Amino acid sequence: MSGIMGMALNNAQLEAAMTTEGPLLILAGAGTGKTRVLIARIAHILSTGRAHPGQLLAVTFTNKAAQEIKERVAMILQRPVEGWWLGTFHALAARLLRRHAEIVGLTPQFTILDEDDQLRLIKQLLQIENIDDQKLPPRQVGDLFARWKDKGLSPEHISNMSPNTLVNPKLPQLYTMYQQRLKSLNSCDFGDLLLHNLHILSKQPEILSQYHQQFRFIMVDEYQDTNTAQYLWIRLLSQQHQNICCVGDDDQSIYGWRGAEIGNILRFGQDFPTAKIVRLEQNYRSTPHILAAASGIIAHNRDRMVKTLRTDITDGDYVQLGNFWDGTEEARFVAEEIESIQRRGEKLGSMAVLVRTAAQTREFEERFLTFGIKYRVIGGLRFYERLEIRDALAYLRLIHQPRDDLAFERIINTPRRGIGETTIRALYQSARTLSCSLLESARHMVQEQLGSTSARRSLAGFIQNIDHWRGMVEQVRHTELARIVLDESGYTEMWQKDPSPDSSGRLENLKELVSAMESFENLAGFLEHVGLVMENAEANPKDMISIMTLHSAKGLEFDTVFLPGWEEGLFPHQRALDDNGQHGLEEERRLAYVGITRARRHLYITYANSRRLYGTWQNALPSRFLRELPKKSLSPIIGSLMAEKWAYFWDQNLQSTFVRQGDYQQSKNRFLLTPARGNMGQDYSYGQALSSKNMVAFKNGDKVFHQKFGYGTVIDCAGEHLEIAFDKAGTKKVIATFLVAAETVK
DNA sequence: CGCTATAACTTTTTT
DNA sequence: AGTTATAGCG
Repeated sequence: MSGIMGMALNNAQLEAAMTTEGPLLILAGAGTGKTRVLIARIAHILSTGRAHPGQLLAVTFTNKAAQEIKERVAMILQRPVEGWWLGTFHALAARLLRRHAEIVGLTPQFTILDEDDQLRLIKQLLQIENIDDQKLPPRQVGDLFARWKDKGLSPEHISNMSPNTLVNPKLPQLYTMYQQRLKSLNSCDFGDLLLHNLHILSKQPEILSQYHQQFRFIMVDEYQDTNTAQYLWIRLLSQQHQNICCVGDDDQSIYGWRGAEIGNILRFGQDFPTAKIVRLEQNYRSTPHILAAASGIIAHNRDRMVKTLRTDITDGDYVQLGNFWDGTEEARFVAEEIESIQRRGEKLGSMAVLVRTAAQTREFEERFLTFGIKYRVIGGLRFYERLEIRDALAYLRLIHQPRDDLAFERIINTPRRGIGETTIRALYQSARTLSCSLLESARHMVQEQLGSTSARRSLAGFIQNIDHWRGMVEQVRHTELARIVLDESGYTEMWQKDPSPDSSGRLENLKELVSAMESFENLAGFLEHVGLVMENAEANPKDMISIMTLHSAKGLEFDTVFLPGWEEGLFPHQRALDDNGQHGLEEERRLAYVGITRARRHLYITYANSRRLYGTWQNALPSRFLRELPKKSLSPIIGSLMAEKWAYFWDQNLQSTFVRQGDYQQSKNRFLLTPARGNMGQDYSYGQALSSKNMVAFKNGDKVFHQKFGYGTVIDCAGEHLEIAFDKAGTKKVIATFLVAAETVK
């Protein structure tokens, strides 16, 4: 216990950390120190000898979180802690499955397929079944299978399903085929890791009881984002001793689309009737206005366990709103603001731009590049998803696991070996009749002298290489092997000869891949890591601003947070509304809550009037979430170009008068309302004071841009109705609100 | 078999 | 708009 005494926990935190026996639910609001408690609890269990590390099972949401917990526990106990089961559901399930793989018909070397492999497999199945992939998109099929697996449903469960509830009556059959195919490839997809675990634990009582003996204490972080399969897994493992501790916040459940069941956390008390529930409501992260904004938004959700976040912080900035003409201007504002924040001494590393969709990152990247602001995109195109990396991995996979047909198919003609569709089709044909892998069928083809001479010669060379490399697995270090494979296969050479500008980058990445392998003991360990870690592992501690999606920002915090793109259709996202109606909306709202609560001191929320989507311009309305923000915590809006629209949207019955803080100032062709700073509790209202008269000042001869008519020149500007000679649309009278200085448009 | 021109689709979120 | 799948040609 000595270790945790120095941790300065509040009463609720202490109670949570010290409650070790029996089921415990820790309801931890954002920023209430839940990771601290989790770490304290683990340290407490270990230091009091209630268990040794091997008897601990701790599930985290990301691999990074697992790493962090490991380091911090070691820090407190002042010794490294080894041998415990700490990781994501998938990492832990994979570990367990490798031990018992034969029970579900796999070998311990099974491959973990990525999304792309899965999709290719499904496409092949649809082709075999003669199903038009326009009518039944492989993507959709894959999602459906994944959702079934999230629910813990194997093909046997599905075959009883009434076919007319499905998009296509063949889906159960396809699911069966898909699972069979995976087995013959000695492979798993992500969902299988859990699904196979459930099969093993529920069908093999002696194995289950072995784990009951082992895991005396079980902990699950981010419990609000567990799916049914994960829930069942946890329930199986904890049913005997019931020393289960779940930590979560129903208001931060944002993975419903991935099968997460918010009901798991809402139901905890019923699942474990003797459960103790501890609420953490003291927030140590954010200023009062930021908390007020978060609470104001989330209060619009129903079906939640109401928590009230408190803070002892007594001052802080208002939440800053900004409205811009388009996404480009929005990004420029953010970049300028970042520069000014930097000037007052804050580090880039303490700032983040959190977007709804990955596609939004591009605009910020471009802008930051021109401004010379160092940035990092988290979760963008992941390292292991790059073409050259996947190719290289396919070589290693095939060497490690010869039944991996998807790897074979990927590299058999990369680099070009003169093996085309005809040969591959023949290989498939014979693989099916012989019921063997593609590699075996290639061997067969060579031996039996089938197919064209040239194809046969290529195949023979390829097989010989693979065999040769496999023979080296035990002899040379895995990094050395990778170097040899990339060299001897001609893969490196292929990119060296490639004249395209990105080829040098690809060669760099290949080098990086080899050096990334250094930190793993052997090839198997490395491949396991690649299969499981879909995160960007780059932890370079450079001072850069982070750009990432709201989803990947979960669990992080920053001094300054920018939340751009608060427009209807984008946030809340149209797809969420279309697919899931009210539930979708509530999940989007929780996402907004997560975004807001990432901020410690400064929060900017912005939206644009129009945005480019699929190459065409789209007008946007301000997000409904803006209206849900408490006005008392907002400072006057920055850069509004369509203030009347905003006022109308905000509140048609606006009574109170506008209190202005700060002055208008001109800045690079744009008029700004400088943000108000300071005093708490003042009431602000918005609208009237921000009419376009104040915002836009054009004079004759100014170049302007109009969304519909394009570029033009001001020829008369008496009053608000300006006369503009448009370059293409002729001379028209236009209201100033709809114009913007041409220089601000790129 | 491999290259090029055209069509079609994309962008919700990820372990 | 930019990428990526397909058809059709050489």
